[in-house]
Amino acid sequence: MNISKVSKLTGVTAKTIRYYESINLMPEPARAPNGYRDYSDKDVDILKFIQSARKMGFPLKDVGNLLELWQDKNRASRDVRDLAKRHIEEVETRIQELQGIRDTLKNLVDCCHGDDRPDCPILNNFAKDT
Amino acid sequence: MNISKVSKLTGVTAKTIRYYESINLMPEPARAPNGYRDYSDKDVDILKFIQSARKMGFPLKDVGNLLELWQDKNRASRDVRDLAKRHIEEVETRIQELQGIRDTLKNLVDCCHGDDRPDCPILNNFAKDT
DNA sequence: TTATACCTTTCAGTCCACTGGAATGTTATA
DNA sequence: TATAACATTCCAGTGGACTGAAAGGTATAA
Repeated sequence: MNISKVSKLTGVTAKTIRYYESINLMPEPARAPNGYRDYSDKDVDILKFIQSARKMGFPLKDVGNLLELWQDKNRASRDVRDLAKRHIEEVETRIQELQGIRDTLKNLVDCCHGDDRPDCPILNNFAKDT
Repeated sequence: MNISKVSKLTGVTAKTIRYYESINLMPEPARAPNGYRDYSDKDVDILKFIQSARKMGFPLKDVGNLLELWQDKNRASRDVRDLAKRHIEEVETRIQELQGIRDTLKNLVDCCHGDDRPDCPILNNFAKDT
């Protein structure tokens, strides 16, 4: 099947599929006699795998590792688990940072009258010498 | 005071201070007779303001707006409040995305035996036809 | 005096994950 | 047959926020 079919099946643009190939994340597909890329069902599965991992927030570098582990029949599932656990920790750290930011901003907004008076606690807070 | 003093006072590198000046986020400071940048206390306050806003996750573009509002004595605090509220919404959306990712990954990790057997639920999930 | 620790400018590079565009070839449809 | 809608390659650009390096001038301490 050609690249636009794969694009439709996976939701990944043709441009991006070629890009993944160029960085050796995707294997080179077969070629039709006219030179067009000719993808197999397995290629589609690989791309879906990449998509899933990307949606989980794994950077492409990690996605590459996960793909290798997926295709390595002798892999230890421990490796994957560890990669996932590290990623969970990063995600949790980020969530906590963002929650702190949100709480601070919410406090500020609650203290800000939000009418046309020019004195604003948000700006005062930013300008505060901390 | 020279740039390294300001850097020490604010925790912003000299490089970054010059960068902020180059994109017109910081005003051009005075110059000493030797050509060195000569910062005032007000400049330091501006930089601290920028830092505070950056720590709250505002992109530089928004920081520029906040700075203008800060320096505009006729500003309506409503404007600032609205900017902050929009930012809170973005932050909350991102938190929810990350929480979803974390929960999914945690489920996967909990289901993954993590020993040396080669069957891994995490990879199976990624490979799943969804 | 010499070393080193600053300061200056300008331009270019980094990271990440794409995305755009030009120039050209191929296939499908009216 | 014309034309649109695909496909190909290759190179360059985007965005956001810096960071590095080169090539020089200046100040401070031993």
